[in-house]
Amino acid sequence: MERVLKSLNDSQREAATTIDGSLLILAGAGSGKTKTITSRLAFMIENGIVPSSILTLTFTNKAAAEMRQRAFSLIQNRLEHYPLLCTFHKFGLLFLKHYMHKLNRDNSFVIIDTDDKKKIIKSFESDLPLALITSEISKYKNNLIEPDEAISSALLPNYKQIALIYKRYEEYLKDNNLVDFDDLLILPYKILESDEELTKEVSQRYRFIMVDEYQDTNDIQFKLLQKLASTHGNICVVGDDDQSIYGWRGANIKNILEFDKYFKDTKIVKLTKNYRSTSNILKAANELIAFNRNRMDKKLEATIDDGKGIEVINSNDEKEESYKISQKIKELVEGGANPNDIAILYRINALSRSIEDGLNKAHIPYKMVGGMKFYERAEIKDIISYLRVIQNHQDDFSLKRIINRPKRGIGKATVDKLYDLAYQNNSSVYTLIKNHPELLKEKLPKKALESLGEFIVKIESLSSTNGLYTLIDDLEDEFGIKEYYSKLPDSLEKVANIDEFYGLFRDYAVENEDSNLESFLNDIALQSEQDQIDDKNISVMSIHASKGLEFKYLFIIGLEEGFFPLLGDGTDLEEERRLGYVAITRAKKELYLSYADSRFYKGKRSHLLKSRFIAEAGLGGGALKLKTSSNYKKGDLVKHKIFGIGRVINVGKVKKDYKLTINFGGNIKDIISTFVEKI
DNA sequence: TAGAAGCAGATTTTT
DNA sequence: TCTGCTTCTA
Repeated sequence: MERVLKSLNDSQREAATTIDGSLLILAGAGSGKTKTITSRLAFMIENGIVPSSILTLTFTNKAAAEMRQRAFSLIQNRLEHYPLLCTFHKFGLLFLKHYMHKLNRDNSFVIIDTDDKKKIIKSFESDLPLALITSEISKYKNNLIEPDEAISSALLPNYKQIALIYKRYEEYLKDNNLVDFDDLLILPYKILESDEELTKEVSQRYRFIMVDEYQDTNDIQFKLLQKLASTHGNICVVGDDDQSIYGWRGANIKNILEFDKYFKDTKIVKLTKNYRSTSNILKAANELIAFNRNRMDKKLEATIDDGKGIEVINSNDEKEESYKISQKIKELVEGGANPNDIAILYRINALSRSIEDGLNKAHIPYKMVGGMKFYERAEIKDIISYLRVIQNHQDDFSLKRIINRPKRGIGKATVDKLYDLAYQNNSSVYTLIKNHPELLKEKLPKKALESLGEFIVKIESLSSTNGLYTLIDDLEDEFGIKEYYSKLPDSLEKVANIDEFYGLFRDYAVENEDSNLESFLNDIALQSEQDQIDDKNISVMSIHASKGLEFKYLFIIGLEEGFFPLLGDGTDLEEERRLGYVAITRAKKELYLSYADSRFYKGKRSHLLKSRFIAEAGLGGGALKLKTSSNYKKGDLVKHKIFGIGRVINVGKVKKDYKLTINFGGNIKDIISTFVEKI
């Protein structure tokens, strides 16, 4: 037992050994979070808890894999059953495979990605902006508002239209037996919500629940957790409210700020010792984040000494910026730094171009993390679409993508007519061509019809192939996808991608001998980008993509008002600041903050001001002054945006502001005075 | 039907 | 500036 816990500090140990009831582990950046939860998992198992009764949920496959590896290396005994450790979405998938019938749907559904979702909605041809429609639909879905309800409650004509599209979209998914990412969480919740017995059963199956990155959970995830924990309340969540950076995607920071309100008698353990960064870096991070009001009171403590000071780099424009940074990187590498320990971060992807130019000019090799994902590439999606159609002939959506790719003489006009006819005959497109070609005879060009017939014959023959392994070769033989791409621009890269995919497919077929095409398709749908194995180069990525990573030498670029913080309607300045905090706390040894006086963006050059975050982090003058609000005294009634109305029970000082201890109906919180209103 | 030219629109994105 | 989509023409 001691072996599992021996390298933990006191609070980590407390967190790892508190097993029953609800536990909130507030794990600051670099505070040994993963170590703590993996130790906790190992501790539970060593203590005789049946592993399969433990459910650990993460957000990424990568985190799940890392945790699994680390937890199991701590456990010496061979296990008979394993704990379930997976992403929220994978859990939803597993659940739906078992219980989809409760919604009168077949469990052979296929998962579509965001891109597919947009394409489907786009095909409904609304003149409203696509981004608005998709985000509103997502909101409806996540708030569990049914299409009919949305339609009847929509007041503005535009919203009525969106609600109607929402209805069509949901019908489309059902008809084609598709589920989107949201559904993987929403449908399980709906099933549990309507079936108390099942909820009990499932809750009893997972008697111990752990959730990683809890600050990023959304409302549905929270509700799902409530259901899962409903019979025992053994739920341990780990997170850091200061690192909540996915609010724009529906993550609700209240989930963590108010965890103790929903789960009774919560024990809170704070991990505040930082083992990652120099104290100079931590100081900047702490000072910056202290400007936020909606946060739990805590402060990271350094365990490493000062280190080098933080360097602020100013340039005239992005060209100079990328030049200066490239030179700095050269110096670092010449001084012995490993390029793998160096990273450049930015707030928006558009800034990557100038920095890439600079690195290329300086002949510094780099790797882009994020960017275009492997499975999102056109050539890969084409192959996936073929596989989907082979798997599910009713999938009109995937069929549309490949019906004329490689080109087989079926133009847009033909496709439109074909889909119309299918709609009129209440049939899927595939079935229509296969079983009722007579209905098409007079409507479609002869050549197209012939071509469609051949297409169907080929798909039919592939559908009857036994065994996964040979399928991919047969597919290439029949349709020549690789060959087609080898004649298009950028063929080298595309063919390489196709080869990689074929390789992945064959590996899967070998490793999962009794598996089938359906499970292959679902597995890859939930796969995020493979981390490139590339240890030699420096990294370039968005701040979002950097979460959970650390680098000895870190450059944050584009620190200008409007770029970072990104300003516009809907900006959440506190979330921007948390992004700044996440970015800074990625750095271990040396941190460079860069801003330019002007930048070329969206077709024009604009003059820019230095980001307020530089000053707020205590680096150079010009900090925006906090408004020192009216004085507070004990007993004042105040109102807080999140916590509501409360009474001041103590007044303390933090720097230039007052720290108020406020009682919000029994819930006692420390709040900075500027962020509450006197009433 | 397929390629060429013209035109709007452009945050972050674990699944 | 660059990309991805629509419109135009052979």
